[in-house]
Amino acid sequence: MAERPIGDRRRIPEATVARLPLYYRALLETGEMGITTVSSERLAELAGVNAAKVRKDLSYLGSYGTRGVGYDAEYLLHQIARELGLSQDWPVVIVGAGNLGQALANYRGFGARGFRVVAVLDADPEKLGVEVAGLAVEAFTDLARIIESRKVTIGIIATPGHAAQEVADALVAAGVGSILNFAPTLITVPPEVSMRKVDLATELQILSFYQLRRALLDQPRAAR
Amino acid sequence: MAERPIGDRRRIPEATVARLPLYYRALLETGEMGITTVSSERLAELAGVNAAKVRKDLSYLGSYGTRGVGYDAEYLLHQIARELGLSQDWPVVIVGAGNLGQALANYRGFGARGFRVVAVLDADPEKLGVEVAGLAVEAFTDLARIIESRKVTIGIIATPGHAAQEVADALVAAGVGSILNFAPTLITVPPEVSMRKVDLATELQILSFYQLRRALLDQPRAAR
DNA sequence: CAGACTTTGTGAGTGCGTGCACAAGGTGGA
DNA sequence: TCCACCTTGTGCACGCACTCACAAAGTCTG
Ligand SMILES: NC(=O)c1ccc[n+]([C@@H]2O[C@H](COP(=O)([O-])OP(=O)(O)OC[C@H]3O[C@@H](n4cnc5c(N)ncnc54)[C@H](O)[C@@H]3O)[C@@H](O)[C@H]2O)c1
Ligand SMILES: NC(=O)c1ccc[n+]([C@@H]2O[C@H](COP(=O)([O-])OP(=O)(O)OC[C@H]3O[C@@H](n4cnc5c(N)ncnc54)[C@H](O)[C@@H]3O)[C@@H](O)[C@H]2O)c1
Repeated sequence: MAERPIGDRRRIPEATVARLPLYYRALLETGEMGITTVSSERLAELAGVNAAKVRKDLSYLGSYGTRGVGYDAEYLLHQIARELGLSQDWPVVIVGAGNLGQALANYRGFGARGFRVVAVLDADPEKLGVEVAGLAVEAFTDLARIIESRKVTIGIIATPGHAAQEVADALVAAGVGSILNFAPTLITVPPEVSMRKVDLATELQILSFYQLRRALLDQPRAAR
Repeated sequence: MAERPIGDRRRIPEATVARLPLYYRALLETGEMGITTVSSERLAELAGVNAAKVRKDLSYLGSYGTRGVGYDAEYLLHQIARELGLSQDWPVVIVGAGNLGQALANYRGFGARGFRVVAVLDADPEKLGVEVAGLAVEAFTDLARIIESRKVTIGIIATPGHAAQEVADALVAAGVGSILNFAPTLITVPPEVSMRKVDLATELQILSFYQLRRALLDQPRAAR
């Protein structure tokens, strides 16, 4: 049951990485219920996936289960946290103190894992100094200084779309390695920077696609 | 160049459906610049994908391009809109008038396409009547009535996680066919209902995974 | 009108992710 | 100690999606 070192092991598929947070959350919840051992079957149910997938996913982390018994919940939790880097502290900046930026700054779910909002920035002078979630909004022009001095690794873009690329460039130039983009715009970053996007409009349009399909199946004559 | 009817045609892959909104947005932007014809190469650049993928994606909608020329931007826009159901009006309810719910309600990007927030609901009596984005917050207990009378087809869940399943059940029971869930919880819905989730914590954890990997590559001795 | 040129539409090969099914391995009871 | 039972870990087959590469089909020029 030795811990494998992180890094030098067979590559973890992207799809698996995306599911690890689900398992992590599920384990946290069972942990609160005093459960000590969990089977792949149970974990699958909690995470809403297939049991074989759970086992295969976890096997990428190492052999942390016991045949005939299952996985030790706490130990597995620890391993997943270690793999995802949740045992570390990740300082985050939010750029754009509008509707969304403020909501994000106030979001409690952040601190739970190691993510900590250390600054909220805005380019609008009117917003400067406004208090958001216990932080005073700072000037976008101070980005580089703030990122360096507070060792920020993750940047969240919550500005209008037309400013997103500019903000992304500034974040990258300042040394941020990961960007989460909420603006509905394509932004490009160098390959060594991770970028993910959350796109509300796209999500809704995907939903309406399938909604339309169903409507057409029910009454094929309604729309053309 | 006849329009194919929607519905009875070869199935559109899910991955393609997820990209159609990108093309749509890209076309909207070129449209503003007075461009009339667009090549798959150009569209690919705008959407940040591979040109062959663009052509294959668009070919699922029908043969709307002209060899040697490209695609008529306006016509293509129209076809994608039709396919995604954007030519229709989609009434939306937001359940949960907290930080996130209010930010979403205030989001302008909604109306642009056919999505229209017609109600914001909350279970907390304190929130009742509070004005959010020009709408008075209504009681969660009125959900069924509101959904039926306003022909709501899409529900957005912006409540705490512990209420999410209950809200989802209520939405489904009231006849909503599509759900977008922002709560960090697994919710289950019947197969005939579409459900998508936006999970901030997961996104950050995926980012920190890769961030950690890179940090380890740079200085393998730092963490174990 | 012919031929060069451009760009679409798609066949085919490849790789990744999924899920089945089962051997391997561990537990507990007799 | 042996055996019945349980659950993991994984080999394997399948399917979806991505990309390349090219024939088909249209435009433009001389
Ligand atoms: N509000 C939502 O629920 C929601 C949902 C999904 C996506 N979005 C997207 O998120 C982004 C923000 O939305 P919002 O509703 O908060 O908009 P908003 O207009 O309320 O806020 C944008 C903020 O960004 C600031 N800003 C503009 N340019 C900047 C720059 N160069 N550097 C730093 N700050 C700058 C503005 O001063 C403003 O405070 C938009 O791109 C929007 O499309 C919003
Ligand atoms: N704030 C963010 O930026 C953010 C980001 C990502 C995800 N989320 C998630 O979105 C959800 C909402 O976040 P928030 O920050 O707005 O929380 P919040 O506490 O500010 O708002 C939640 C609202 O839901 C209402 N509510 C509770 N139970 C309800 C029920 N059964 N029916 C109707 N309404 C009910 C509450 O009265 C409250 O007004 C949470 O699950 C959170 O994890 C929030």
